[in-house]
Amino acid sequence: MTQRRAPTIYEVAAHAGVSIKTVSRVLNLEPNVRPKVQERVKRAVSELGYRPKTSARGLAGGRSFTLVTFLDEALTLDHWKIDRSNPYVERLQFGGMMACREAGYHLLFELLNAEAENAEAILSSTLSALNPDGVILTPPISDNQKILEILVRMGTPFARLSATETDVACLSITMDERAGANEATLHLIGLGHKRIGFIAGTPGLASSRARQDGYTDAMRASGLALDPATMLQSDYTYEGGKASGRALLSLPNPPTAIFAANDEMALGVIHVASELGVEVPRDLSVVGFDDFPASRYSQPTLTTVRQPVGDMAAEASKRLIAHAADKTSQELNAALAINHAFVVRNSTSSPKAS
Amino acid sequence: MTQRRAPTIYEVAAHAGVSIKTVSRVLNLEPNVRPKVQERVKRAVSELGYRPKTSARGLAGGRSFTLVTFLDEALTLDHWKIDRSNPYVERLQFGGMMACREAGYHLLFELLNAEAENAEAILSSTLSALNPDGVILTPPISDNQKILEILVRMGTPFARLSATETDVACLSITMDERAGANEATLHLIGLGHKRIGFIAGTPGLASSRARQDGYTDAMRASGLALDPATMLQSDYTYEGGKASGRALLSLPNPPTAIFAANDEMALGVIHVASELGVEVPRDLSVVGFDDFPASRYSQPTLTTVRQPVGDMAAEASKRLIAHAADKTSQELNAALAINHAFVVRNSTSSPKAS
DNA sequence: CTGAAAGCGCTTACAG
DNA sequence: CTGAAAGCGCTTACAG
Repeated sequence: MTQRRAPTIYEVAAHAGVSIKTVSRVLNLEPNVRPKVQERVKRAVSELGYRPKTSARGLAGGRSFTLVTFLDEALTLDHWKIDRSNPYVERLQFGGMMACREAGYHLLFELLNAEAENAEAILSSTLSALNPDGVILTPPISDNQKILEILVRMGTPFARLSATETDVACLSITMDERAGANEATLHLIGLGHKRIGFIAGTPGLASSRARQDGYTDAMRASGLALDPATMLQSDYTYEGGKASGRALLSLPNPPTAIFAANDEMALGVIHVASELGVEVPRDLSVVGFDDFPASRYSQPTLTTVRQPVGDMAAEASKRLIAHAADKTSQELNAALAINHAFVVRNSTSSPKAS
Repeated sequence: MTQRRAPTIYEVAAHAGVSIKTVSRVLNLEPNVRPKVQERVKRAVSELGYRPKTSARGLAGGRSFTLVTFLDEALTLDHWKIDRSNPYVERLQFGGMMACREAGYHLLFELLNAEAENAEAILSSTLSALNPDGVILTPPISDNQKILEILVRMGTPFARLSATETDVACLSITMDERAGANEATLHLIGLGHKRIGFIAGTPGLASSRARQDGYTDAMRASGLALDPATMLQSDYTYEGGKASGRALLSLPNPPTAIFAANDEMALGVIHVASELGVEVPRDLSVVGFDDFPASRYSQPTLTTVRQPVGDMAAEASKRLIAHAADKTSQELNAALAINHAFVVRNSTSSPKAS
């Protein structure tokens, strides 16, 4: 069996009776090729099963047809070590991949420790090795000024996902987390709840702050008291949620509803409620945030705010790719908020008449 | 602010006072460079922050430092559409990525419809565009003869994950699913169960067959009857698990334990049991397979067989990379079974004395 | 509308 | 142990 070597542009050109430059034109959808010639080239391409080699295109043209997503190293390794599912990465991967494949692009993932002393050297070395047409920054890297500067200096187009400080003129893609949290809280208030506990996420993370702001917005707007005793600081983990849930339910006058800043903590609250004989949603309503996959398998299933990470990654990819194809486009100077959804499942209901 | 262009091998050579070939030697760990010269080159490399460009290396040397993983298109899109978490892909991604990054490699994901008429054209065109140093095949693609032949013909090294028919001399990486299922069933038998129901996965999938075989092995070896009434065919989905669970629990003489061929179905069984007032594990023991992330958040948490997908991907990557570095190695002629684990959680216990 | 030439930044094969 | 030359397969910039 002979090993079939992949055809080159020279073979296509010979087959079609034109120069390689004309083949290149057809492949890259450049103008100024007669329809008939175009037709001949296309036939040659498909008869030979030709596909331009990515590395040759990259070397000659400076376009690598590659986008790289930077993930926070510590966060990612932590998730991986305890083998907790990280739906964030998964949605990123699929949303980005689907947008990329339509355009013949590829999505690469890199771990980056933005706090390391040599972060700058590592980043620029990665960029010069891969020469990506664009970079997608995930939190908390998307708010790291040092990283942003390096990218600007190297001239690499980038998109920031869920960034909070969007001063620079660049592409920033978010969902309105504050609005989502506001909606979640109003849902509980609408059901008739008045004592609504809140469990915050990891201190310092922008998402936790935004979700807390949304909660307080809704409480204030509805004229409900913000009781510090029912607002607990936690850490976005299942165990943290259990601890905070236990604390909240042990209060002399416990809340009738709890809004946790992410699903993992909300699931912990549901678990601890069941241990304490508190029935959800009859005795306690629970709302989460993220639409974590496990939230569909919990008992009861969890009412939550759906973070459109896949759509965010797809939008980032599309704009980065459009920019690579046409540098004059303004695709990269925008702050977009992708629509989120509020998903009502079975963990919320009106409070017991008492 | 001037845009810093990435340095080339010429600049490093000039800086170190040697030829570019010597720089290349040091970079590729080739022999025959004096220690002093080596030292000088290394210093120049780090002072200039030099990293060879992947596309130039790929074009000149025929090594792309890239591995591509092919995912079944329909399966993946289905999971994505309903936004079910697919821990398989996630573990693949991380296990592979960690192994790749140590070696300066990158992992790409591609969707492939192996049943399409033009599957061959698509595959070979993808391969000639990317020119990967190796390919990782996931099920059911890893058992697709047509695809295997194309890979052999194109001379692309590949690893098959969870393949069942391992006739060809190639790299095949599995876990012993039959042994895992056997272990799960013996666990239930060891607890004292005698009527143990089984819920099979999607018909035709090799994994479902292997898991069923493991179940029947254990039942037979223990002298227990295989009752067709308690062995149901399902489809690996949560809804399928609920339906089968309901059917089994409605039997005149229902089983005291159920082994479902994956976690998603097992979670469905737990859910339906709770609806029917059957308490798990007091009235019914449930075992799953895969160690799906949601299995840690269920009530009760699920006893299951852990499929070491991350380790499998890591092993595949390492061997493919080793082979790319040294074609004479025998890394690619092996059938490996990666160790799995049996994870006992809270969904199993001894049957009620009756 | 089309093509000949040069060059992207490396590695290969060869010479010394 | 080291280097000069050629070439990988494309795109760019230019000429006609």
